[in-house]
Amino acid sequence: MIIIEYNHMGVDKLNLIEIFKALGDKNRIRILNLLIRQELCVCEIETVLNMTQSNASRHLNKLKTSGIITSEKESQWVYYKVDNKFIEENSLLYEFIKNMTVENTQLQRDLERLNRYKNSNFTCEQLREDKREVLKYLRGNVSK
Amino acid sequence: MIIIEYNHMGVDKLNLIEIFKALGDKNRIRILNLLIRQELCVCEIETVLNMTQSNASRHLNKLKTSGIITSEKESQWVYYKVDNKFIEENSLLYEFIKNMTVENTQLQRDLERLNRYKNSNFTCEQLREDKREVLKYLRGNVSK
DNA sequence: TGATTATATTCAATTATAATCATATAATAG
DNA sequence: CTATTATATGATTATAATTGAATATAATCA
Repeated sequence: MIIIEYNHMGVDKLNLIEIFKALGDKNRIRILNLLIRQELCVCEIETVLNMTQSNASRHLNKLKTSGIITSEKESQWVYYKVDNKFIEENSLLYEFIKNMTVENTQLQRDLERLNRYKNSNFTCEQLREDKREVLKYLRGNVSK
Repeated sequence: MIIIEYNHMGVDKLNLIEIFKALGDKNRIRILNLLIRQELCVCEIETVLNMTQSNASRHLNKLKTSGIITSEKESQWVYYKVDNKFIEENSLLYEFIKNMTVENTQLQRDLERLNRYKNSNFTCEQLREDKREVLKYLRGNVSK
């Protein structure tokens, strides 16, 4: 039997469609916006973007299976970052995304929260111990 | 009453998410691949890509509402082309898309069909009169 | 070992998207 | 005006994507 897959796009040049699909979601763009600046673990992303753990994990997985980011496990934490291969093979797209993030106010607000978090010297352990305190700090209600 | 749209991306820099969503579909990429080379009306796209009229029309509409293409009516035909504003404001993305299309075999096959069609001197009127003949020609079964 | 914790995954509900068929609209031709 | 035709749009169905809550897994800690 011959199966003709008339409508498929072939296998060349990875799965461009999957990449665009992965980029076509607000939450994933917000995550990517952070990862462009620095490697982060799930609990940090979750906190800075104020999203549920399972949602953050799922969106990270989608970005990963489309080849945009990679992950690395360090003891109990999983750190995510933009995949170097993706950057090399899709440099125009990557530059476009980077440029676009600086022109969006929501994404810039997210980066401010990221910077607040990073400057605070809070660690993943502190997130566990008093996440409420960390969130308050990120909102700007508490000085550290 | 104050409505806080906590999760929206703001209105800056058009709707990037919508653009990525529009690009995250095989049929729309195939259409865009053609329009990058030249302005075409719906019946031509429909014929070259061998898709139904309503499907072509819907995908064109999605590309249009996301700001990637524009249309212009000429008598009974509607011609679509890539929006110059889109190209100017998203040049890196546009270059990326163009490059990617030449690396994909399905999309190159589509372009061969487009060229066959254009070289045939078939017109939209002929599509109406004998679409079956035009399709045969595009498949390569008939010489003209 | 047992308890805790970071992350991933499953389930169920909801919502969005895509495709097809039929019909509407607007332009043209006679 | 009527018939035809190019395109758009409804309505429907099928499929896929998104989410929160709960649970599973794997690592760490005591």
